[in-house]
Amino acid sequence: MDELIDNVEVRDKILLTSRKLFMQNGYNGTSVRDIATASGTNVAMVNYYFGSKYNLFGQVFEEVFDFLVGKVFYTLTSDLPFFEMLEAWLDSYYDILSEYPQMPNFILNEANINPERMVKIGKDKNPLEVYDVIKKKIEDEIAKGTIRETSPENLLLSILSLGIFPFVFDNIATAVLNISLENYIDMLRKHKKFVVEFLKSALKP
Amino acid sequence: MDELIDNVEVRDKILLTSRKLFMQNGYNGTSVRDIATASGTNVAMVNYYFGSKYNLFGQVFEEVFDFLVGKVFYTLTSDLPFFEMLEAWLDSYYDILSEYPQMPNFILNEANINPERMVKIGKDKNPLEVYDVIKKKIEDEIAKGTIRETSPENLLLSILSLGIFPFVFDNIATAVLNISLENYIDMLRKHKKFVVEFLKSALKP
DNA sequence: GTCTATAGCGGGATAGAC
DNA sequence: GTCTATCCCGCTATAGAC
Repeated sequence: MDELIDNVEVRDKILLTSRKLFMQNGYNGTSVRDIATASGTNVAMVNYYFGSKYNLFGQVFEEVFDFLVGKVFYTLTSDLPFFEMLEAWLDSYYDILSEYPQMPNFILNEANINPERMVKIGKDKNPLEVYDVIKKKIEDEIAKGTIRETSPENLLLSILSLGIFPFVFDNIATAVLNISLENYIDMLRKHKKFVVEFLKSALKP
Repeated sequence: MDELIDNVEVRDKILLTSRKLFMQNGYNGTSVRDIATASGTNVAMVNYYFGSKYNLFGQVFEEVFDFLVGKVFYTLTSDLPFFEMLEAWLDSYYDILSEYPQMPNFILNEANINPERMVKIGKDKNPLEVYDVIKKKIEDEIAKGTIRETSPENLLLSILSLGIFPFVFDNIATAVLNISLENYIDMLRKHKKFVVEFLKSALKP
């Protein structure tokens, strides 16, 4: 997702820089001036290419959202056996989020401040499709007897909780435990394995 | 946590109103003018009582944080058997967060934008104490054989994930599922029971 | 396409009258 | 303690020269 920031088109420079800043400081915490300075351009360029700050943000947000959902969808539609698929799923969170730890917080928070945008994405992109694929996978496993009888909705929400929350929690965890982000991300490597085992023993028929 | 907003002292009016607005729109998304108008006072009053917007926010944030941590700590130090304690713990999240669904997002996001404040709270309040109490509880249960051998750290993070994430996720879930917040909160009542059972079967020795 | 200059508004904070 | 008026700064957006 990151490319070198030198010698790329101005438009791309602005896009990359603003993504970084928006993820760090949110929409309201990032000014067009910040973006212009950090990208080595100027405010006029930002508006020339993107029309407005709001527009630019929308583009950044959708890209980030699609990236996250797309990666997970790719894993889900693989033909791996259930628990391997589950591990690959959690792996993909780990891969993305250890590189961009602020991504979930960014998405979650902007969904909070601007729910309309979220609703709009929900209608345009129809992540329900993803939802249905997962639900079906879980129902199939129950039918096959691989995992015990459970509500697919609740299980799905639990998997998302276990997979994503540790990354949303990074700032508080590092502050409370007084460790570096790097150490925390390392911790999460082990935690991921724990979660897989945890799910396995909870789902044993 | 909410009192009637009429006939209370001006100071309290401002405090209550700003808490609501800060939780809704974050620090940068809330102006002192917004707070003044919504509380039926004026900007001069806000600065008279709190010195600055930054100060006011600090007070609001600490109150909210203490409220959340305090409730959970109260449950933890009760003498309930482990799984009942666990259920009470999750109950208290449900109680608080169904009334203030934006609270976790508020805390998480401000921890993201202003990590220094989080570090400061970490040093002042020492939530490590809470952490140690929980850790000890878990270790005791393992020693007693009530639950199987597990890493307390990983288990704790999993409990937090399962308990808090569903609330952080509310905006996205309601948008994707196209349901109201009320319906979603209702869903979470059932989900909470699911989580308790889930934990029980995952932790069976 | 690029940049400088500036319009025009809304922000936080305060002076000073009451 | 309270309120109005105002300062001054930073914001988004654009006009207009090149």
